Amino acid sequence: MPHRKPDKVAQLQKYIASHGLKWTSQRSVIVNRFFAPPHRHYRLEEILEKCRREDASISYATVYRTLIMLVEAGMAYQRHFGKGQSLFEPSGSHHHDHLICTDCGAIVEFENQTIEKIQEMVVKKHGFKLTHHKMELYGLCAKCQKK
Amino acid sequence: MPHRKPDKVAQLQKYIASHGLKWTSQRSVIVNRFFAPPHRHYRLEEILEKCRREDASISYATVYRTLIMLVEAGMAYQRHFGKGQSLFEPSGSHHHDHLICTDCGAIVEFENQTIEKIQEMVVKKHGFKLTHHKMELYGLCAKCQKK
DNA sequence: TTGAAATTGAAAACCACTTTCAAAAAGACC
DNA sequence: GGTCTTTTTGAAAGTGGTTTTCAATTTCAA
Repeated sequence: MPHRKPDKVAQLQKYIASHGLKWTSQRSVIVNRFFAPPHRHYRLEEILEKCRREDASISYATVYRTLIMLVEAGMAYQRHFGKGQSLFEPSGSHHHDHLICTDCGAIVEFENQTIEKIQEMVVKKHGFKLTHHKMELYGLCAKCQKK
Repeated sequence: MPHRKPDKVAQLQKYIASHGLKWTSQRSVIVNRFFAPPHRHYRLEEILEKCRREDASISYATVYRTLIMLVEAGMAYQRHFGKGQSLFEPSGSHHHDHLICTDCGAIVEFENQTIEKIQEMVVKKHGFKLTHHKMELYGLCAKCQKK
């Protein structure tokens, strides 16, 4: 059984109620899929495919709109990797950055406190107020180096 | 007078010759514009506009193809910012990262040796071989904070 | 000068979204 | 329960930046 899924669903229902929106069966399917472990980065198409296994009539547009709603509710992040590809990930998981294999596309998450601190310094130095950041390291993973 | 422009042009001509490609007047215009100081990030449209002041018949497609060729020759980087927007910048300039204002779009370059070192450690730890990386800090610049 | 091969400009195709719109569903109020 | 207003939905069209196609043009080695 998923751990945090119920909380997330409840949280979203609260958001929906307080914004005059409506809870629908499609949203239920999408949100449950999205927050089901393992927490990961999903392309919209991946989520769509998962959802359609449960309800074949769910459309791309609905998944799209639901994910945007999650982002607006602060319950998901939308990241743009490379050429206009969007990945969505549940928020609330600890902050992390990404290490991406340019050959096989594998994504490894990592976290480094020192980098976070240095970022703060850089931002302060230039008078910015940081809202978010993106750090991606690209290279060949161990497997692909052997090939 | 531009400093490195001549070297760059010569370097590209060598690349072109050794790959069975051809040197054309369009490529000359585009490459000279691209490598003329100040070195910066250019959207394709910006370069196109510059080039057309010199040769009004140059097409988007040609600029596009020439920039891709520069990237393949290792003489330019293509960066994808946000939603599928590409910026090109001459390679060989010192490495730097970007600080981007989410309101006015201003881009500030910065450089930090410590971050570079930590990246190396992270990559090594995960068995990757680093090819390149992207680090972007997003926030409000001083001006936009006041508004 | 010639001719095979690369390049060009214009336009069409692509792709990942994003929006539109008429029909269907939700849910507040009888 | 019904009723009615508002939101949501799926399908399809629209967007915007990029990428490819194709016939005509240009390059450059022979």
